[in-house]
Amino acid sequence: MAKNLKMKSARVLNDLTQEALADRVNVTRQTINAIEKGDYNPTINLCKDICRVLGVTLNDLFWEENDNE
Amino acid sequence: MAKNLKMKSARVLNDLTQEALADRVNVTRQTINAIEKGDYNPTINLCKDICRVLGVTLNDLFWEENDNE
DNA sequence: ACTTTATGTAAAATATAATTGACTTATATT
DNA sequence: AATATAAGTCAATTATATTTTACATAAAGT
Repeated sequence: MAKNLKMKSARVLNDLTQEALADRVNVTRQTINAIEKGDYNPTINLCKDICRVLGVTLNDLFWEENDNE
Repeated sequence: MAKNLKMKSARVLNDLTQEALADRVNVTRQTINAIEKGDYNPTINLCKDICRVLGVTLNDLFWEENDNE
């Protein structure tokens, strides 16, 4: 799995640290770090929570048109 | 959590039974049933697999503009 | 140099997604 | 009425997402 740079970019754009984002969506900093690192398969509800906090949609952060996994 | 009627609708439109869809994304029929029923929190990779098989995007099936959980 | 803040990473424990096996109901077909 | 297919549900187990605790590194500020 590839890094989620779109998520990192959206987080930085919102001026949030990994820890601050983690607090907002009620997970640990390590979970956010792992998701951005890309070697994780988070639940859809967590993805949705993250998107809402960052003001984007699921497609913006987690959908790739050409995705071979 | 509410039923995922959009997913059920997209599945029917593709002429797939719960079991057929389950086979295509390598999970059990019960998992598909539970997701459609709504009392589940599937992983993002499974959601993406389902979307690809049904020819839709994450936003189409799993994103609601006004979602209070 | 020292401290602080943000990030990266890892091993062990806990919570929960997903499986397995089984039973039920509904609908359609013969 | 009897059979077959699809769907709904449940209890117990297994796989894995997430937590907890901990240590390491880099950059920035004092």
